[in-house]
Amino acid sequence: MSLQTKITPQDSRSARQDKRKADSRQRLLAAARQLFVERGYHDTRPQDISRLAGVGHGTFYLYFSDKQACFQDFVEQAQEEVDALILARLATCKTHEQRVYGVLEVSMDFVKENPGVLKAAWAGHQLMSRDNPDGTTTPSIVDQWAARWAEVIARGQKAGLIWDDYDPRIIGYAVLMVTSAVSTGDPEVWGDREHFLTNLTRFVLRGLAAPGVGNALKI
Amino acid sequence: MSLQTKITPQDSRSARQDKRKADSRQRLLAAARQLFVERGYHDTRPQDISRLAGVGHGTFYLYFSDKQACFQDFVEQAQEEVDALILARLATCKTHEQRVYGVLEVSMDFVKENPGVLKAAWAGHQLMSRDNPDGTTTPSIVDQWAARWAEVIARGQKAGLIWDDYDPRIIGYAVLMVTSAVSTGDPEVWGDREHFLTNLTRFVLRGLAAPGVGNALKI
DNA sequence: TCATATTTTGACAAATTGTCAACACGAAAA
DNA sequence: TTTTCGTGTTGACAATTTGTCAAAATATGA
Repeated sequence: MSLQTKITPQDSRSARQDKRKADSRQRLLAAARQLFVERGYHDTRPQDISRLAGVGHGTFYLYFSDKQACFQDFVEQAQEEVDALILARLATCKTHEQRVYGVLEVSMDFVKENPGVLKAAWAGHQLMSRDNPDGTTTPSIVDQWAARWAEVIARGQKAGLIWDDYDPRIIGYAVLMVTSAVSTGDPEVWGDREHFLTNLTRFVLRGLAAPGVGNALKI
Repeated sequence: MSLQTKITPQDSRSARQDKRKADSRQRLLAAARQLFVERGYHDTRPQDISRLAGVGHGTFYLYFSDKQACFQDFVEQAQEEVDALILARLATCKTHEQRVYGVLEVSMDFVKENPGVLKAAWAGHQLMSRDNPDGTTTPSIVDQWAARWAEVIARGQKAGLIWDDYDPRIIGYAVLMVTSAVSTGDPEVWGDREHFLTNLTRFVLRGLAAPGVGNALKI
């Protein structure tokens, strides 16, 4: 991600090679992403990915232990991309309304810009989840998102803005599910963007808002 | 499903054979279900399914055009099972509260009784969806569920019980997403069943209830 | 230019998936 | 009883997909 202008002679060897190496990986990942989205997991062969990436077939297995690992890396990359966008947006939000609307908006824009990517990533995350060599299962970014919502909710409760009879973990997960509607549904079907986002935001906020608080919705 | 006691000589041939045929299919489907859930889609080979079902390898391909089709049939079967349970339950419900709580409860019981089945079915539905030979894509049962919620919501709006600024289609989908939290999450994690169901029900009802209506929640 | 280290490659091996000619079995006809 | 016929089953085999690795290509520093 950073431009490499001048490098010391000492580093030049590994630096250039690392860049080349990283390049191959990125090209493969980009190709994989395109094909997984276009044709689905099954109709995408490691061969196809390699060819589209412009590298030899064997190179694929230098960067991914197998096809499944490649898919998981694709999912991870897509999720991290959205994650970065969401975090950036959340940093600018003051109210719960802004937070909910912001997350939905960012997700929707991403879906428009990258059709099918989030849908595949979301579905794949569940179907493909795999245990680590050490026996543990990596907590998915989905769980992380749910946990973040849980925190937001817990803070809202302390401030008296959110019903205090909620278990933040559970409701955090519920909010996540609603927001993920944007990712899994077909954007063409939902019609007007503003209409869709407003509806979902209202639903979530009304579900959260403690008595007397909810009337202030200004959407 | 129906007992065959006496059959006319005329029917006897095809009747017995049909039963045998249906048996093979059911055995395969049951085996597939067990293995897909236990090991996941990838680590389940058509061979394994056939062996567990106690039929020859070739028989598998008599009933499923390929492995993917077998998985889709598994998904369909699981969804139809839950669907029947949910419909039966809904028929007994008078209030929205009962409906929401009922659907959640039925789903949760099913998940406890059939660990992993709904999770696999839900994820698979999205990842594996395939176009029909005739070009159309079969509307998934998930869409049907969303549509049912939409109807419920529309009726609630007419009765003045639900916010009338909602688009029923969108909020129907949102409610569906929340209820599907039961299917996708790990039941062990949620802890107390009552606690979990009550939280989700409250969230949904508070999100739906028109002003002045929501205070009557008696959960 | 040479010696060394790193990355790439595609022919090959392994595994999985899918096909089909031969077979098994019950029912009706000869 | 024996033969014929239709249906369902089977596993050896073929096709495809997945994964490996010794050899080759490329880069680096002396």
